[in-house]
Amino acid sequence: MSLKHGILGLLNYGSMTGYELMKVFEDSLVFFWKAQTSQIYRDLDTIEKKGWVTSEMVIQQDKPNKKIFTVTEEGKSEFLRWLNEHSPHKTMQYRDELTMRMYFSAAGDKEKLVEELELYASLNKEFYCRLEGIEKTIAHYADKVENPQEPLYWRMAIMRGLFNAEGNIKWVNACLKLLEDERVL
Amino acid sequence: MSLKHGILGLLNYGSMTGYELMKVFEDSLVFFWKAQTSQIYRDLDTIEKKGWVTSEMVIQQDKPNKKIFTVTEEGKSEFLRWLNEHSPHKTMQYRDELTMRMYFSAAGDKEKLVEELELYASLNKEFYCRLEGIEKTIAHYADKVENPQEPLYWRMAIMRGLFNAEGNIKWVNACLKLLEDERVL
DNA sequence: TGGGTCATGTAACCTGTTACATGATTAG
DNA sequence: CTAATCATGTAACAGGTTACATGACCCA
Repeated sequence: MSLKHGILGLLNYGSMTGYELMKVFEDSLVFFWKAQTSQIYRDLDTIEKKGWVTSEMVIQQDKPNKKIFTVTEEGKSEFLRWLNEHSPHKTMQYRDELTMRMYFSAAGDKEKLVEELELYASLNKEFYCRLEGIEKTIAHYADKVENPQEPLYWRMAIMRGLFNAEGNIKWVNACLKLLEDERVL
Repeated sequence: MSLKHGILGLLNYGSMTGYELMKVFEDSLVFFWKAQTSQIYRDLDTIEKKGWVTSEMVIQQDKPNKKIFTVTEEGKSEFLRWLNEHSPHKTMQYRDELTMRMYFSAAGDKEKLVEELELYASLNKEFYCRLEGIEKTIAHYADKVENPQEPLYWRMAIMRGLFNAEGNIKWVNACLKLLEDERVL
């Protein structure tokens, strides 16, 4: 459940081609949802068959032809159904490969683990800064959407990324300290 | 990439049946990896075909027969390969449905969102307490494993869950405050 | 007599990943 | 000249989910 609903959500802002969706995902949603181009096209196909979107072919001269997708009423109500269905239990049962690797790491190479943790922390710092940058650009988009409350929700989504990154960095520091202490003994 | 490696990791502690693996997942790894029984059996099958494990059928009278799985040398080296391969980039490109829902929630029902956030926070508190409980039982298992460093790594895995839950709760509080402020205006 | 534990799975499905393929225009 | 941008996808695979199926023993 979800790339499809992300697509529906974006098409609510306006009709788009698969290519444009791909870019919006890359520019704005990549922070919490990484979408493959191949999957976008496949899912567009699927949701068109389900009747959630319709498409219109536009023939162009200079550029390749394109296919513009528009949400239908069914699509809108499916989107709202998804949006209002709350399922935090599902969110809780997450999978995290890094935690699993940590769990088993007594058997592994400690040098590599330390390197990995350090890299992970620096990626999180980078991520944190990028998100802060994006937060600042929100105001810029604010007057382009109908609903004036939109930016508030975007900000809360971004905040989740910030809290998360912060937690990851703290965790790495705590781990590095423990690993260091243990090396001294 | 991963339930298979989790299974290999557990079989390193000792040979087990699919049923026992299922219980260990449920008791100890469920905090960072939720495994379906059906998938455990299917993956055991797959990794047996790959030569990472072998199985031995044990006929029992009072109870149903069982199939005990043991890691092979290939399995052990595949496990180590996975353990030492570090890929924090992959860990970064995560997907989070709750963030996506938040992002689009200007279009949704605010009451339901608040309810969901409150439930999410309480689930995280519960989770936090459960993890603390588990952390305390680590000492108990400590002398059952060969490598005395094992518990340190378990503790770090658990810590990740704790930091995470803490971050989630803080995020919910920040969001509830923002939503409250906005309602007052 | 009903529910829990022991113990095994199959089948269909959904979602995401990887690798590949095409081909024109435009800006540096 | 070459790299980026525009614009479309297909095929095969890997990993996880849902729903179902079987059957005996033991304890309250």
